[in-house]
Amino acid sequence: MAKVLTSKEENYAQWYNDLVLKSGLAENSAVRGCMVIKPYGYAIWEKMQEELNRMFKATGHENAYFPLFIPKSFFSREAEHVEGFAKECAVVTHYRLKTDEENGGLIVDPEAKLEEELIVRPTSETIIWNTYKNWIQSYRDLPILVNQWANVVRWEMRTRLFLRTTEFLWQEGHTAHATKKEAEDETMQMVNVYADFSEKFLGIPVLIGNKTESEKFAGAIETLTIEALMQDGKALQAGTSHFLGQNFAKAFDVQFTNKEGNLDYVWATSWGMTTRMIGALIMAHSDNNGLVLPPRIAPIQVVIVPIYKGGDEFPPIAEAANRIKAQLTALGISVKFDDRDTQKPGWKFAEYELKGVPVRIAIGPRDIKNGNVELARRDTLEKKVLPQEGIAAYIQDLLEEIQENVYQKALNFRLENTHRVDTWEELVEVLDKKGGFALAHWDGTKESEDRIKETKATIRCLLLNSEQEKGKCIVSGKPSNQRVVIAKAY
RNA sequence: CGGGGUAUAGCGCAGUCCGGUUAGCGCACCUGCUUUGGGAGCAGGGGGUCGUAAGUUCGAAUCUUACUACCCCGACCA
Repeated sequence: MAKVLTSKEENYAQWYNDLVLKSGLAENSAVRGCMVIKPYGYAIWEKMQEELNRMFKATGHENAYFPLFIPKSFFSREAEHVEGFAKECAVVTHYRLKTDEENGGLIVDPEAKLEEELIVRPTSETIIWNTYKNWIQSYRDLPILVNQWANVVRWEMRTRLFLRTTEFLWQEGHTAHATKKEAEDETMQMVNVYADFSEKFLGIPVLIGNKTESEKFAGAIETLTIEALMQDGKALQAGTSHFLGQNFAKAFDVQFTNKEGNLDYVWATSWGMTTRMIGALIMAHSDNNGLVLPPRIAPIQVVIVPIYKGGDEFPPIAEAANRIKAQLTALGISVKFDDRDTQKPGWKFAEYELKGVPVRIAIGPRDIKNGNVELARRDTLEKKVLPQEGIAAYIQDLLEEIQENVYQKALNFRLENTHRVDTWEELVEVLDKKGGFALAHWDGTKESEDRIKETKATIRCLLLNSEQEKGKCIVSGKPSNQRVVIAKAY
């Protein structure tokens, strides 16, 4: 078989890029740092949206939509927020083009300069809090539990398909609460929603924890994160949930009258998850044959490939295929019967492996004669010949088994690549040779954190619910009560 | 913004050092026949302002100059 993909072991970055392009998920666009998400990639995003919406609604949230443009003045209201985003903003300065009289072509009409520049949103806290000001007067108006599906733009220096593109798609939740406790609970609830989504739906195990002061969101009091481990040993921040305190309420003067009749500022949270998760999905599970999609996220769960020579062999195969397809569809399983005669079976096998379809059924004359099908599973690449009788129920169970197996495999990988380190030398060795998560004591100071950053690794998070353990900071030797997670990251 | 590199068919590249027929190869595409249980074989075919502009020359993909675009490394980051 012709080699289609770069080997993962040979060059991980190249393998990843190849995989995204050749599996038909996305491609680079003509616009710097942006990507085109192709139908197959978008179908995966839609599955994610569907599941996240279900989870958001189950926790009382509603969807809404706010403008793409943010007046510059809104943006500068929260000091840390500006600081964090100012360097990567796309700015609209004019609203009209005109014909260039001298050289032809189009130029920006200098007459059409905006009074106040508009920022293309890199995140929506400011425009949303400016709006919430009008929505909130009393504790009876609270809480506001709103989520938005949108695109945002961050003018990053360097980009990578799905992991960091100039424009990306995401959801951002923005909630307003009457009490600090309620907002803190919300922050915690949503990071747990993300962890559940990632583990149960995408099959990607995650660590949940707090970001350090220097790594948290610009404008947040506290940032909770889920951190996943990729197959090359690097960490990926997969979702964040921020407790914003009263920072944005104060910046946008959002006060309400509480039950006691006193004026108080509103408490806020925000939380987001992006198309980066498609990158996470790829880097967590795929192999050298292509994507391996957990069944719950797979746009196509089962593909049926017919094998036949002459035209006479096809009808009975099609009849069996359509019967099995109907049985599977009745069980809520998404099936594609690929009856194109423009591609050969071997080509189709390779193609659907590349696309990560969890289960493949092949039906040929041999199977028709014996009442069988050939069943292949993507995660283990095992093939079995099974009777057509009862195949739908068998596949239903198999999909569950694949979902669990894909998750277990990723979990085992993370366990094997999580190392407790007690000295600086051990940390450096783990980061250089093994990769993965290093668990180490840290004294909590910025100085020690900066020293760790010199290794190109960062403190990914301070684990929630981690056991208290006395130890010494690997940098300073000062006492510490808890290990933190250190890793190189995307 | 700093350092390095590239630009030739839809994609990936050779040719450039040392100028000289009609610019070539692989993949992809089209046609025909044979094939079809792991990305088929053979035969034929289509597709190029060689990044842009100027210069040197009898002659430029090749030499010179300027420009433009893109890629990689660093700072930034979901």
